[in-house]
Amino acid sequence: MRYEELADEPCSITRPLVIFGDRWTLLILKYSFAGIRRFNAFQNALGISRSRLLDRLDRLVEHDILTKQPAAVGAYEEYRLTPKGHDIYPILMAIRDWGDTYMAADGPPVHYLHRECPNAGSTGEAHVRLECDSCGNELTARDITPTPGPGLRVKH
Amino acid sequence: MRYEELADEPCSITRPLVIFGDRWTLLILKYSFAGIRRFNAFQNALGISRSRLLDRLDRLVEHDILTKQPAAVGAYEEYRLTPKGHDIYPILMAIRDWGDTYMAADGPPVHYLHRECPNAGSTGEAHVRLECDSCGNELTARDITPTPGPGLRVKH
DNA sequence: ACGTTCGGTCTCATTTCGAGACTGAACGTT
DNA sequence: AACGTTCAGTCTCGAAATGAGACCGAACGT
Repeated sequence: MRYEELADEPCSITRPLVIFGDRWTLLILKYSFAGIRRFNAFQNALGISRSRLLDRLDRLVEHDILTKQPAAVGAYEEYRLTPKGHDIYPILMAIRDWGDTYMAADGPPVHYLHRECPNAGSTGEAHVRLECDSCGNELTARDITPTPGPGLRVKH
Repeated sequence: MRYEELADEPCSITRPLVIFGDRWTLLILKYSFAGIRRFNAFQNALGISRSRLLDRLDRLVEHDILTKQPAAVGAYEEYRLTPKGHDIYPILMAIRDWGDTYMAADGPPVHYLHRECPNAGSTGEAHVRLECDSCGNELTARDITPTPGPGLRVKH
């Protein structure tokens, strides 16, 4: 099976992965969140080949995760996150939480601080929490029962 | 740059992605969470080629995300999630939240219900929330300031 | 006129991949 | 014992994806 055929799967884990589940795309987005906007800047930061980078940026633009616009000043293009792209941040933070737990023997390389935390001198850090939207308890995989939803019954 | 060289980056987003950031590994783990344990079962569920599947399973076992053991009954092997692997679940749920929001025009294909939710007839659903561990407020990328941590200062 | 920077294109050797046949071990049935 | 089945795992081969880096034209400053 070709990987792209998975795009039709009725699964909200699979479908996003067809867009950004390859080896480079989430890293490109990581740099987008870090403020990188220009083609050459991505290429220098990542070491990805130019044609590969262009493929990936084009795909992200096509899916409205990034926009491509001429810069306000200067003669170059800018790739910037859309609101849809902005909402990918929790995915990166979930990966980071796992990485800090299991792959950071020397401690976290980067702290992600809550800039204007009202508590205790702004020492709060951002973490992802899986919780129930009704009772608010923290959940793990064992607490969850998958159940068919409306998107599963639709024929295409 | 070869992709695997990124494993040395002092970044807790990059390092996990070198393990499971390719086109198949997170999908394999999705089926692990769904209860799939056997080689042929993964292959049938995913349509991945056998040699590719073996590569990916071997890598997950090598990184202690899955274990490989003979089944209690029957003459076959079982690949099962370790606690370390179990903690990947929030990453999949973060992807799913985004997929349900932006790629599920017909509604979510699957509901992930809180099985024993104390509220209102167990209608609670699992969602990922990015929050401050100090004040508890929900955060977005704009609220966060990345700051160097201990893992960045270590020489290798 | 000239050099620089920019995003983008092109070519080519290497690597990765999908498809599917094949292997050998374990087991059940007759 | 002979046979078929199921199992994970291996092998080969053609196709696709990738990395490296040269190359291009447009825009800009001097």
